[in-house]
Amino acid sequence: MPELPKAYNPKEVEDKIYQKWEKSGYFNPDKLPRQGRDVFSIVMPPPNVTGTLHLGHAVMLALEDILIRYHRMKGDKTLWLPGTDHAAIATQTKVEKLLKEKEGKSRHDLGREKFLAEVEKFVSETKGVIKNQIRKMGSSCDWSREAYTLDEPRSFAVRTVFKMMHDDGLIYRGERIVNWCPRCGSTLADDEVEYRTQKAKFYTFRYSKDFPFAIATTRPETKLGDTAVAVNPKDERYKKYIGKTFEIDFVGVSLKLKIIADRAIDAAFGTGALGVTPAHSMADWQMAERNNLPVVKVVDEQGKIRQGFGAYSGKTVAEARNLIAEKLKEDGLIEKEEEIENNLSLCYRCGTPIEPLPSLQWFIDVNKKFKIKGNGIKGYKKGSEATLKELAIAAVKGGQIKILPDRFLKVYYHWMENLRDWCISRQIWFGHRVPVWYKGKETYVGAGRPEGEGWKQDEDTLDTWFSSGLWTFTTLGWPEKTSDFKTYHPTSVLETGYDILFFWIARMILMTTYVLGDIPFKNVYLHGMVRDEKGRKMSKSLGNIIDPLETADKYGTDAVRLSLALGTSPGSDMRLYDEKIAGFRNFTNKIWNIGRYVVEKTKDKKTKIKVKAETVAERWILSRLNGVIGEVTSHLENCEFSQAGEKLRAFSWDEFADWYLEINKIQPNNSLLAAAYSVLLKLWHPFMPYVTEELWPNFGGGLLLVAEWPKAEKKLSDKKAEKDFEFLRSIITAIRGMRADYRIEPAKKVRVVVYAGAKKKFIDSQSEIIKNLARVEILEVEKSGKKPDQSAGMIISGAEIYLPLAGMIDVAKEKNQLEKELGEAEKYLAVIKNKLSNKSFTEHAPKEIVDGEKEKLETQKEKVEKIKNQLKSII
RNA sequence: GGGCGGCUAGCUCAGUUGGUUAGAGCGUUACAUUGACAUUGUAAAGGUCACAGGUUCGACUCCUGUGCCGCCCACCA
Repeated sequence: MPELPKAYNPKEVEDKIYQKWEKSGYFNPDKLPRQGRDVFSIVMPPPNVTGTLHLGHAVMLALEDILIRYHRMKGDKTLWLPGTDHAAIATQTKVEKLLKEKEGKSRHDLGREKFLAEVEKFVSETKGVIKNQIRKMGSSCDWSREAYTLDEPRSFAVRTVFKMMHDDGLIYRGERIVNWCPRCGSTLADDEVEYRTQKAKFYTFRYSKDFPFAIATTRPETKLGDTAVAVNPKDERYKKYIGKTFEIDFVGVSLKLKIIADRAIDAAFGTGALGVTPAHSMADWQMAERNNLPVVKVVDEQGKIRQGFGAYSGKTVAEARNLIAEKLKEDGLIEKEEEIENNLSLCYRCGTPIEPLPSLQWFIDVNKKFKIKGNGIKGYKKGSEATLKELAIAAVKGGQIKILPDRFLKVYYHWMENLRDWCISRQIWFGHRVPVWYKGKETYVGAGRPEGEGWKQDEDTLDTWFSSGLWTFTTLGWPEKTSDFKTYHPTSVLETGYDILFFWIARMILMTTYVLGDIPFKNVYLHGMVRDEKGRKMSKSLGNIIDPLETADKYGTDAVRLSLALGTSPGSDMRLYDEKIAGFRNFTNKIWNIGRYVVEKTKDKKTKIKVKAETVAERWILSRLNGVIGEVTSHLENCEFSQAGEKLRAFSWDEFADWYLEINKIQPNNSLLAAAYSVLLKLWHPFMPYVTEELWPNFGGGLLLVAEWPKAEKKLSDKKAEKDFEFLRSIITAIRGMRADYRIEPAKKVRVVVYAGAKKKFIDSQSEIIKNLARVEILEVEKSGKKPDQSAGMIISGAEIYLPLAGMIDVAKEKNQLEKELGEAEKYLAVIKNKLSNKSFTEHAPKEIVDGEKEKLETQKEKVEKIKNQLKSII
């Protein structure tokens, strides 16, 4: 074994180790050396193929890898299935942008086929980059099962599901108001729309001099398409007009306006009258349906005014708005012009303002009943009927899907209950093309192209979330009846950021309950967003982006993983900054150096490892280690990554390194040391796989990756040893503080054996003490009262003792210290006294607490006395 | 408009059914350093637990209200 360098150097080991893992084949559950009965599976949320890995991905990869490695070591059949998402709009937008920059061309210049070839070229490059970045994070996923949302098996599954839903009457085509992005030239789903508060001009005006009252709007240009004016039925001002129709001239365009009553109208807002524009407002469209109003389209797909509106035709929306406002002003029709704040709808991909407009689109009906296809949802039998909404709610309400943190349950229900039909068609080119073909008046829907000549496929593609909604089972081979599907579905955990709860998680539940009549996953773990040290979102414009790979290069992957997994809680945003990662880098180095020490002590020993704990310190560390195994295991079972890591970190540093290792220097038991440390390596492996794997060859055969997860054993738990060691530790601490004044419990006789004499110098470091205490142990003396052997050292029994070191006390400093201590002790004594003199406390509090207080009173009294005595003796 | 989360040391955060004198990491200060580890060690300083009421013998913890910060949903014609 080559000598280990003084500091851990991640750069030199990471690639080498990942290759070793990958070559071993153990990422693939079929090849695991131990084939347990339990199954654990995660299907990786597929990163977009648009670009590079960001911190959100890094969190996802770190947490999932922790779970996966833990379960693999436990012996479960453990599958982590990786993949990538074609991210239709996002990718197309990116390629369009590149095309524009490089060649100054638009997608229309190239045409569908050539453009798609460009996209494919782009994707084949970025996909490789992303896959390597996933590797760099140490992700132990099974690359042999890798999937892509747009590869052939997934595409076939998508078409199959489309046909199923179409046959069940859940998919329909219809004209509806959709969210239209004029830049992308496509529809957007409701939740793909973002809002930004902005200042807008709010005009109060009359359509014409012939119209009896005024209305108000921020969008005068859409008023060209008004077909009605709605008022509240209870509004006295307008009651007399309800039902009448006005034919008027509005800025040169003739309108026919019916006055209708609608309870949705707020009489207090604006003038209490609303110009109804069915074609360009979601609410107005519904009003038009209720009142049978005609629909007049004003804005076209490019965001311009359509033909037939006189001088305004061909103008952009913004131009027309100004022109109309000017014209109204000229005609003296404007009554008021104010600045108000309103929400502007924007495309979440490109930030362009959304135009609501009616368009022929494909929808999924979420309220239509269909025959359930499986028995996986509690309370809903196969063959009985339910709607998509009902099933998706039932899967969570029945407790089959658990969401962590559970406060997101409410959010989920609220969203699901208010879900409207889902518009699944997009007018972009990159994606799954709608599997519908037309020939004359004939229409064909199917998983494959129809036979015969002359069929033309629908131009639209499907919303990217349609295919990602099927992700948990299409990746496992569905619709084929594969053994993977049988073994690993439903998956165990779905781990992702809370920001895509609606986009993705809800859609997966919706689609899976439909297609399989089953749940997609048993547990959902939502992590928070990663923010900068000031809590701001990371963004290019702020320049505060931390690149996970750059950082991993600087501090090591293990440090990055630790900084993302520790000190965080599910669903809460976390802050990340250099110092934090550097802290964890120091910690990986600490683990490394503990290992280095252990290796040095044990490298020449050829003796068999016999783990035998004899001294108090040895029994203590074994018992503690055993306790930590139990705690860490149970935290990992509950996805409490932070707690698991924090406990391990505290144990490793404060107990294992600072105490056990130091004592081992004087009382060596190196086989125990090595055994205990190897357990520590195992426990740490899921969190920091690289450094632990690098050290592992010194402690065990094979790869740590598949080493057996340690089990807590009752027989190793030794509460007495823990208590004794606490005591021993307090003695050492006291000696360190130059005041070996510890009171010994009368029942317990303790011997501190000091071989070496005290050095004549001020002693305040732990290693100094250890050096001076050649051998430290606690012995229990039989009750017979036989005196322990005094020749070996000094007896402490039932009285104060002063070690020789006490002679070195700095009197002034000591006095100061003692006075301070006395003050605090007396203060606390008063607190207890006060508490006990309170009748309500002694009468109402549980007996054990009152008794505890009484006991405390006694010990505190003694403590005060003792400090007083010490003070006296010093003076 | 409806809802959710947060407010604990200078900073980042723990605090598990209400019960010792509220904890950790980082930072700060002092001291130490031929050591497995200067990526270290030992200590110290640092808190009206946002505020106001209430319940209780007892509240960081439970209830009500207020304030500030952040987020989500709906929507403003």
